[in-house]
Amino acid sequence: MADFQTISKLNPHVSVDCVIFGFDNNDLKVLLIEQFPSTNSVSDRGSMALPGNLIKEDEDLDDAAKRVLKELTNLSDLYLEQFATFGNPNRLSKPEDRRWLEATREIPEARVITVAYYSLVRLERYSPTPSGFAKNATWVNINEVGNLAFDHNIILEKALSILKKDLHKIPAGFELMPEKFTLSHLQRLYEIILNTELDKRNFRRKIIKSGIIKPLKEKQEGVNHKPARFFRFNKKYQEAPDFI
Amino acid sequence: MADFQTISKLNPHVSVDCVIFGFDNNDLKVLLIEQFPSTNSVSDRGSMALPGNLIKEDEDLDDAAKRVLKELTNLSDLYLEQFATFGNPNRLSKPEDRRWLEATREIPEARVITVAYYSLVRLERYSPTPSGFAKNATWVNINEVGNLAFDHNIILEKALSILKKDLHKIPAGFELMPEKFTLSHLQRLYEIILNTELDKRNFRRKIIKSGIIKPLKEKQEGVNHKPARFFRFNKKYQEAPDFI
DNA sequence: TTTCTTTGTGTAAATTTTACAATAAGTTTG
DNA sequence: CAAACTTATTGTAAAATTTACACAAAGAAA
Repeated sequence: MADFQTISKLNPHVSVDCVIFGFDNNDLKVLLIEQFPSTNSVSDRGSMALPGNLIKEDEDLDDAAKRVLKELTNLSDLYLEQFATFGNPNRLSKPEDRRWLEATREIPEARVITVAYYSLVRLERYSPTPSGFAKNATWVNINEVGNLAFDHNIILEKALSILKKDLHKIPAGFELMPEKFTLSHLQRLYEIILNTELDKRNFRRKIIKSGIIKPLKEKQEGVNHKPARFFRFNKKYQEAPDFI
Repeated sequence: MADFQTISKLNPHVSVDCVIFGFDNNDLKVLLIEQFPSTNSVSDRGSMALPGNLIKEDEDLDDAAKRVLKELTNLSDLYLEQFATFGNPNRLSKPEDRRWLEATREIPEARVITVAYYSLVRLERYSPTPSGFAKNATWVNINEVGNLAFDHNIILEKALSILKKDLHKIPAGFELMPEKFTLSHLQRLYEIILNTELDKRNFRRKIIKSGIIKPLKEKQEGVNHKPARFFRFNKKYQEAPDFI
């Protein structure tokens, strides 16, 4: 058992954490789990956290991220992009985190290095349901995220800044918009994620010129204003061009 | 000892690898080590590899990268940027790599996940000298890199593509150019790293307008052509603007 | 029919990008 | 000493892109 200790210290554990951003036409949200509390008192609230867990023996990192996300939230079939690795030796040292680790992990004192992934999805397409050590799994508005477990606030911030920077090269539209959509709807996507306002005329000119979308004959129905034309993405584009 | 095995398998080891690019006015090079061969035969050549090694207990990743680089090549005082983590379960499975690990590591069968860092420096400022398990530490032209140990060719490729993408935001000039330099000299830096030709007039206009550099009174001496004016970087800029 | 709401559209000015070639200042050579 | 050589230095016109900005149109609701 002395060996056990020594080795567990020498070898850090490795985990993956997933930052899943969800766009719901009006807000940018992030998928968080509530961990089961480490005490037995019924009234206790567990910490909110990004879905994440230790990787398995001989498991590829990308596979681990998919598996962990599925095990905790039942989400699958989404593309996860690795964006950073966090290994501060004190990243698990908050008292409440320590308690949770002691109640949950086989070797709670082990250091954990985590490889972080992110994704951006259309919220309606994915309905998380909690499982494993997740008591809840919910979409939380990006502006209403409170204190998260471990260093997850730091991880989330970094993910958000990378999302903004790389938005233009995410094959975003394909996943994030319904089959048919209006230009205002698409503009809202960009405005919400980038957290800025864009000029309507300039946005339209630019995106139409890019060729990424195609106008349809159809228009909106049953709206109390001039109905907007629907568009769809041009299938031949795999990547969004640099249009914002 | 059974425990020992089990745990070493469950807990992957974690290493850092450093991709140090060196600019020497005419070429882009990368710092490689030759590992001591795993056999005792004097004639054997060790594999070429990026400098890298396991992290220590309770050592921060960034600190580990600095330490490992120093231990193997005696380079210090350079900024290392983390860019990706590689964890393919088979990344150490080539026979020659296995032999080296068995001759070198305490737990050679352990899986290793590596966090990769890169940097870009002016080559003349750094004179690597090998130590630790490095038999040699040398600058190798980026076009003359052969087969490297482990998955280091993959790591190098990724580092190079990220270097090109992020060149514009590296406080490059400050580190990469001598105190005084000519515009042609600076242009060469960009051309070599980006591996393209740039228009002289356009390059000059753009970089002068950016304000990042200041002309000096001094000119070249002893060259067999019209002497060029020297410039220096404007200290108030910490970051290169988007000028290429 | 009036009001309300969102759609849809054009243009001029400013800025940036791109392509392109001749003269200047020295050194070397004959 | 003149000619040849080498690299430095400079400008401009055309094209493309960006930016700022306002009003008429289509339908639903009142």
